[in-house]
Amino acid sequence: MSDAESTAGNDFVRQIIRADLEAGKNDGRVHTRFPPEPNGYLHIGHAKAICLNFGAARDFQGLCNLRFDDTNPAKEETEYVEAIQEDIRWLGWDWEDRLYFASDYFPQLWEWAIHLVKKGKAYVDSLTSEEIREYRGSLTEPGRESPYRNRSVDENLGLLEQMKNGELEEGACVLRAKVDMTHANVLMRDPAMYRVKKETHHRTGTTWNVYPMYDFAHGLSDSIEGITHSLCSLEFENHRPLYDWFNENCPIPSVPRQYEFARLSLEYTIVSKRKLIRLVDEGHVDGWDDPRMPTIRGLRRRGYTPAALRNFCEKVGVARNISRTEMALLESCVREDLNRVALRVMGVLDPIKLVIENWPEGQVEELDAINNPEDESAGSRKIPFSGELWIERADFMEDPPRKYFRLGPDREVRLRWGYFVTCTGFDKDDAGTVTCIRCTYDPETLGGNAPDGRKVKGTIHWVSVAHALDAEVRLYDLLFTKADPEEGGDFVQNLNPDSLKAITCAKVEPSLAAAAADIPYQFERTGYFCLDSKESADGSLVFNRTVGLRDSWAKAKKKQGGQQKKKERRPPPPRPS
RNA sequence: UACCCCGUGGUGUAAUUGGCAACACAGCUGGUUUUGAUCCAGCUAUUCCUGGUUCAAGUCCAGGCGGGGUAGCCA
Repeated sequence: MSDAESTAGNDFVRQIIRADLEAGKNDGRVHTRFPPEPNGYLHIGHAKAICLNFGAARDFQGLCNLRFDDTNPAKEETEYVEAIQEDIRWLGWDWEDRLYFASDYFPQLWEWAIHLVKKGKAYVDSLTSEEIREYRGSLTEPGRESPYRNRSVDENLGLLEQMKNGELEEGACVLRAKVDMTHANVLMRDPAMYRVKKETHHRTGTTWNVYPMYDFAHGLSDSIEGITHSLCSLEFENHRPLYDWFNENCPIPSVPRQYEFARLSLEYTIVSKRKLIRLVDEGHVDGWDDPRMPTIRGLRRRGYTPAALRNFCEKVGVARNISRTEMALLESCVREDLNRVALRVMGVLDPIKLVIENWPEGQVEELDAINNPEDESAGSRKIPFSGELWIERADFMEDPPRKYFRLGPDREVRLRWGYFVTCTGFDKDDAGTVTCIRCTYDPETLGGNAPDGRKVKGTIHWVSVAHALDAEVRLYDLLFTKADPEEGGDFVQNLNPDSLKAITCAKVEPSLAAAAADIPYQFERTGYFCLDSKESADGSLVFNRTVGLRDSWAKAKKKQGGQQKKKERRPPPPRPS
């Protein structure tokens, strides 16, 4: 991509970084971090954050850390820690040796908590959680100070020690920052810093009975790591004053700054961990890696490539506007990458037999086929051709409409890489369904050109019946029927019942016996596919359609159909009698 | 009803910070093509509204209107 032409790379975050660099801030350092909580799998919204953090660091010769924000042992698991790392690496990013955990900083954080208590900036509150809520006031009314707000430093320290040692029960008390109970920003009304939780932590085990809250831990963790630009989504905007407050009131090694950007929102899907969990738990999808899921693993299994996802993240941009991106952009990104790299093969999804009546009995020819017209180095392969072929049912019409370029009675088309064939007839069953198409071929047209220079309008794909491999092909549609799945209340009600269509009788060319999950294919004229990593076993092929090819014929047909309907609806013109 | 944030083509982002509204996607036309793919060319905007400052406003100011966030011992 030519940087000069692109609007990417000049988002507001990078503009801030550029300005900071010019002003000589942070000794010229740029250091970001991606801070996932290990309580679920990563989705495409995370991909945007990952590409922003790692990408901005890369653009300015900076560094980006991976830090697990594991401050809540009740929700977090090691399984996710592994999966998240795998997904980020697959996406193509590298944190080198800078893998951190907020839990690594528990001792330091505790020290700073004590520091704040000693400075009279924090206190142990013994109000219940309900009382705290009442005392907090409302959005329009100021809060009231807790009766425990002015406990002595020594009393606070003693209580703190008891909290830490597990001598106090969960909910009995909480450590709060002493900020301002009348602050217009509710988050500043003495926010909780530590709560008692007698929970086993995935890394620190039972060492701690108290765990820090996000607001207290996050900015200080950023400081410990020397983060310069702490990027997060817009919902943390109101937290920024608190972020700064903790950093201003603790003896920290460096001063990070928080900047918020709008999280990714995509039409016809949901990008929220909580909601994705529901889809999995309630069995609406196959799991976190269901190819319909907008998770990194789902997209990967579907056949999306890291390059496509990175490109998408670049193209959606980074801003503070709340927006919803069209699926078409994601699809165009994956088509762009797959067009470059996918191996072309032939596969027939809805097979109908084509018999070449003048083909020499029993003869099989090996035809040359180019593997990728976009990449000469991909070479070519041989495909077996014979007198009985499978072709696509949609490539034949008994009574073709105008501008239909494919097969019909007496029509001639090219068989890809093969010969011209002319339809001489067809068979039907009792139900009127076409069961077989009869043709003759022109032996002079091997390779697809006629020596007499005559042209055909259409080229269709095929697979030799005797050599075809059986395959299951899974076609995916949008997971939801509404651009905004929340429309009308519960998103589950807007699930698309037709989001998965499995075709079990597809026929594919024999070279696909060597298919592997990480090789992208283009089934010519139908779409991009990849072998399903989970469902395919030896001798059984299951392909996922990553995305269809653009199809201007389908579009034209649809348009024509619309016009047809309009015409039908129009009342007939009055006849002169 | 308190505080904060955001309004630029159908969609998403730009506009060198006050100087001819650009790029991508989508859509529509047409061309090339042994994939109706790819590729190529062309077309598609009173910058939410009203007023103000200025030679000049998407950009600055004032007032509206609209959308969003915030009252977890979640992150």
